[in-house]
Amino acid sequence: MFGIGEAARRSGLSIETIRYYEREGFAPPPGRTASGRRAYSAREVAALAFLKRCRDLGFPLADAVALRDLATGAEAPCAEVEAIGCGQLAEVRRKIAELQALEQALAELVGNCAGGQAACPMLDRLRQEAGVTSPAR
Amino acid sequence: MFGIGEAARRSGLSIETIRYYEREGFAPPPGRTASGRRAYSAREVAALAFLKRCRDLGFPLADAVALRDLATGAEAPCAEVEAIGCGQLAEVRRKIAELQALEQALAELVGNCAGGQAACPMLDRLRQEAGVTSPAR
DNA sequence: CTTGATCCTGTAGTGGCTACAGGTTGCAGG
DNA sequence: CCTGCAACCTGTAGCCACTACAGGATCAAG
Repeated sequence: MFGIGEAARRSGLSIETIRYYEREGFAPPPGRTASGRRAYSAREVAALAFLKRCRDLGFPLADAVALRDLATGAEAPCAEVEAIGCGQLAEVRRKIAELQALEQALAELVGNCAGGQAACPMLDRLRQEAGVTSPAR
Repeated sequence: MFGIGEAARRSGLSIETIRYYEREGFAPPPGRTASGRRAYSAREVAALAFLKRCRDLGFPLADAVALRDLATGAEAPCAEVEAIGCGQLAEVRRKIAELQALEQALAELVGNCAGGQAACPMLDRLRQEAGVTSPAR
């Protein structure tokens, strides 16, 4: 059995995060010692580490929990797991594309700056592009 | 003068967001009609649209406000503007790199799934990788 | 005069934590 | 046995940037 500090070190989550997961029902409450301290089994620590790994992969907490439940259940319904994984992959790719478009726009904007001139082309562009549109109807 | 709905349509922000900006001090409070409704000048609407444009480029709201203040000020200190822009560009590139690493890891994970088998290679990998580490010290 | 669009304030919720404040417990050294 | 300090406890508030109501007032058109 491990105290919450040890569970944190071993899972990679912070103590606060572990308590938060428990409070919000993302992790089951562990047993307690006589004095009321949380006591985690190796299995429970592994489940916390699993959540951490999923979060690191960018899965929303709810998906991480779903994956954990699939992982700890008797059978491992690969199809469901694959669906969640593919969804996340698609989401990550969507975000990458979005950020790349942003990078383009920003690079162009910053590229106009040739170092501290008085008139600022970047601001001019920003002002322009924020051009107040006539009301779309 | 424009009502808040018109200001929202013209700036691209939602009505709620405009009120939020005002409440939090990111946008100055506009004048009011006799009955207490907000009345925006074209200039104020343009400032809101400028904030929207910056937010769309991923600038944190505080940076968007700083840029707006630089843009509406008498002089346009290009150096500062460039610094904020470059910082944001760097941040966007950092996020892209982070997401690409994630994409790699996820694609590999999902690639192991060959469609609904009983044993799930993806879960196995997740379980493995979440291997509970002995306490780092 | 009625209807429906628009507006008002104020509050609570989102996700996923993080950071206290203010207290208790456990253990090692003296 | 006492002291000190690390580790733990609960509970609350804050972060970012909104979004979504609830419950009411006002305006313009028919």
